[in-house]
Amino acid sequence: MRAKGRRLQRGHGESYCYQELRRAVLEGRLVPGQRLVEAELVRMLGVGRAAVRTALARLEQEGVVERAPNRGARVRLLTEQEAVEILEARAALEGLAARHAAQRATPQDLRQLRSILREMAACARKGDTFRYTECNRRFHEVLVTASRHLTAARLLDSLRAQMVRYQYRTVLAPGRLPRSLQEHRAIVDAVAAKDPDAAEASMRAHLEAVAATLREVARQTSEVAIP
Amino acid sequence: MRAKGRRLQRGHGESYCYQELRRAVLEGRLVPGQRLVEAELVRMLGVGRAAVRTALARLEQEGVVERAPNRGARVRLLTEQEAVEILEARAALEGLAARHAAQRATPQDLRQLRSILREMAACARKGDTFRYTECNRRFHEVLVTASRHLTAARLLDSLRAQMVRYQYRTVLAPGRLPRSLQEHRAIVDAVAAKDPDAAEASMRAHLEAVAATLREVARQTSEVAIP
DNA sequence: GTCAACTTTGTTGTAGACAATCTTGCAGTG
DNA sequence: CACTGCAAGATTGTCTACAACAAAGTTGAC
Repeated sequence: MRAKGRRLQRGHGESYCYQELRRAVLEGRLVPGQRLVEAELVRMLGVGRAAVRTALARLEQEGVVERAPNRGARVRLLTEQEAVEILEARAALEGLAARHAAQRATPQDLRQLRSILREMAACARKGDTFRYTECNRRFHEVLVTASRHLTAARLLDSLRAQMVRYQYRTVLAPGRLPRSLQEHRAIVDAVAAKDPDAAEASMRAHLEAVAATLREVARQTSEVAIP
Repeated sequence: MRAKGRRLQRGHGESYCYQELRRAVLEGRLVPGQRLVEAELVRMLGVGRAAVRTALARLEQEGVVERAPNRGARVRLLTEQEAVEILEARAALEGLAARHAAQRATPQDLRQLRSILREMAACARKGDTFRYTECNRRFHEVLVTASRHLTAARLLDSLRAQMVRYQYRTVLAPGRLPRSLQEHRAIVDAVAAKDPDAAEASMRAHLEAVAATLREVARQTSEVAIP
């Protein structure tokens, strides 16, 4: 995240700034709770303050950052309760997406899903949780794309952007990984069988299992230490 | 929508502008497709251009307005396809809300819902579709509040803000009104019975019926004239 | 030593000006 | 008559400067 040498094209400073900040949050370069001082962002991104300002407003609307009048913006920090709520909302919306995917997925979509599934299985065998998480992200992305449901896609994109902090915690729960893999298999099978009801049901079951795990993990860690 | 006499409090110009514009769209004072010239809004709202600008950015993020670089903003105009998608997303999310409402609704919430239901029945008898629509809006609002699911509430709020144009069209379909009333009754009954599954199912059935009606209405009108 | 009021510093909110870009109307040409 | 190119006006994007505010630090009285 450095100032670029050449000038940006007029009219794109704001969206550049928006995307760059969003990525920075998603990739963990900006952590929840961190202050976002406008002047600093201006230096880092090499854009005007107006662009930074409106980008922050958009990110607030999306739920990625919080702003208080005269006190600036910071990366939003979720409570466990909110994280669970977001997972529930995701379950509802990705259920819808899975239903549509079952009706509209192309053979190529299915090939892609199966390919990711194989990679996930390999990661599960090796215990490579980091790469597994990455595959998981791609899996859901491909499936939502395959649904061709732009509204659901937009909402899910914003929901996932808010979840950075809890993204990695659930897979690490003991015994969760093989189950997760199985749940993903069930989803692909239902989509491949062009069975909308089964697709939605399996997706919801999957994300509700994740929510349940998160609840469990949260309960345990809160007894030991506050992260 | 006139310039206010007294000065606005510092730090609230932007959110004032955001809310005012949002209301204007929801109440139909700004119609889909209409251009939103910054200088004009500045005059109307009595705030600085920066405030207008960031407010427009937020509204774009919410899907209420569209902006193109160097070409300004206009109130977003949905295609029927997008309207149907939004209703599908609403069905998924309000289904979730209904499920939670069945578990968390207080006696007062239920009294409010039943009161609205009675008013709706009266409107249906008299054929007062305008007031029926207003009751319908309140019904869904109360139910979402009763669910105590902030994430779903936020998402639904933004979805409803995008639907202005199609809000009134579905109730006007012949024979739809009595069915709509019955569907709402079923939802309240399920919530009152504290049956989450039934609550979710009846809400989804309701909104999917609305989506189906919209599809039907859209098909018919598109054969006659483009609205 | 403690607390309150004041000052300082860092940061945000707002206004105004200017330049880049788009749009529109018009003239000229094939 | 249709079409292209140009000029004027309108509108947006960006920059700079300054005022208002919050938080932290400092002084002074008790």
